[in-house]
Amino acid sequence: MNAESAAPARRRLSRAEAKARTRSLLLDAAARVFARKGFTGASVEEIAEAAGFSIGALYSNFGSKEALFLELLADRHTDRIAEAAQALERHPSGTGEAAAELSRLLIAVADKDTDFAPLQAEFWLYAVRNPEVLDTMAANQRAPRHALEQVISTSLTRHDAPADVSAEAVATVVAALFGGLVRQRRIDPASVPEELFGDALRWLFTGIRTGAAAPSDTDDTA
Amino acid sequence: MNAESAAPARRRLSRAEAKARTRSLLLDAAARVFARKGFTGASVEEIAEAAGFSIGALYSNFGSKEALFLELLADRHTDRIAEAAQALERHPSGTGEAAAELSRLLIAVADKDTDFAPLQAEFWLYAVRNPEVLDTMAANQRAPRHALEQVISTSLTRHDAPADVSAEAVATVVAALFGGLVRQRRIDPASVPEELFGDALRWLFTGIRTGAAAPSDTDDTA
DNA sequence: GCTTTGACATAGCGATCCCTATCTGAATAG
DNA sequence: CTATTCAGATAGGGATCGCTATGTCAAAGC
Repeated sequence: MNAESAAPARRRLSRAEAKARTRSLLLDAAARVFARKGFTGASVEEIAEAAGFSIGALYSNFGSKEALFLELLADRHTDRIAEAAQALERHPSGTGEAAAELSRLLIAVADKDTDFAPLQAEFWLYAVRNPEVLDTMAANQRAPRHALEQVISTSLTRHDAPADVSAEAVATVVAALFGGLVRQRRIDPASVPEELFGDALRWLFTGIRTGAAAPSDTDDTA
Repeated sequence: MNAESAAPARRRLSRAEAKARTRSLLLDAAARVFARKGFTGASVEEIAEAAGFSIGALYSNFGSKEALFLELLADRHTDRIAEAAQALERHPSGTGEAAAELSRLLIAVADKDTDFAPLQAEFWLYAVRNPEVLDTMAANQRAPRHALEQVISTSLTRHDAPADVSAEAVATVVAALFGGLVRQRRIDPASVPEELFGDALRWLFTGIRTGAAAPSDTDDTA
């Protein structure tokens, strides 16, 4: 039984390990508190207490309240769009099953992960009000958006979509629709039923396949 | 030259008129400051000063900072969706001109009225965190959404859309897409070019017209 | 024209905020 | 075992906050 070489199994935590754990717990707590109270509304005392530590522990790990928030914004941007891309890849059929699964994902995000959308809104507001982090936000979107774009790209070519439809544009539309519907469901759940996102995606992709991008020519593919 | 009978032209303001004017100026200033600093981040002193009055004037017109914010949320909800519906009604052609006009509206809202989206986000966050105003928010959406729904409904029937496609669902999708794209353009303008919203609407409506709603049967249409 | 009213200004109170200076005790080094 | 280091706890300072008590002066009532 190997017990000490590779895995840091159950040993008493070393100094560095304990500090890393504290840091991580503080970040988790900060995500919750920032989501529920907002950046300015959340107090560092509340965050530290929610993590089970003192204010001193927080300032021993982060330079300021703003630095803590920016760290969250920079590398805890677990974009649900990436999960959407994965869900799409699991269902290669393209239209039927995939749309239903994405609908389910949207409902789960809106109803279960209640902290996600508010925290995302806080990030967005902070970025709009502090343009120096706009690039950070755009960079965080890049990876998940690229994954979604890839899935959409293969789907478009497989269905002989018109060549002038860019996968990037479609990915932007899908992501914007996702976020917009999640927010709307929090305000009026009845207006965003379970299948709405899937229906919208089906409408969107059949419309693209039919070729409705260029208003000038009226083609009719083979 | 008529000067005094009907229009309250330039006369010295009566007590009630002056108070109403002060109230209105305070609300305008509050909208700007709340949009730029957030609800908790904005101070009543800053709002009063932005309106050209003192703190006392603010508390003489509103019971508290929260009451001022709630008044904004309740009846200054000038939803841009209503303008979208009007734009759609002006262009009865249904697909071509209307989509382009809506694209222009989206760009104008995102780039020119820079306070609109942040204030809307503040309203949404406040409603999510204070469920007692969720109904107020839903009620504010009702009127503009209904207008959009009407326009969409006539468009659907005129184009012989499948009967199982509800105008309400389409209106929700269009509104969510609008809000999502406005936000995305603030983060990365290049990802939301001028025509994207119009393109998406064309895709959406041609997809609906083609009839892609029924989810149950194995697809692969004709 | 005098009195009353009320819109708005001013000053300040209590609470809370972010942050820092200082201390403590356990993990490391020798 | 002793000395050192440092993660984390504690206490408090300086600033700002929302809000109120009080004052002032012009419009409204007689």
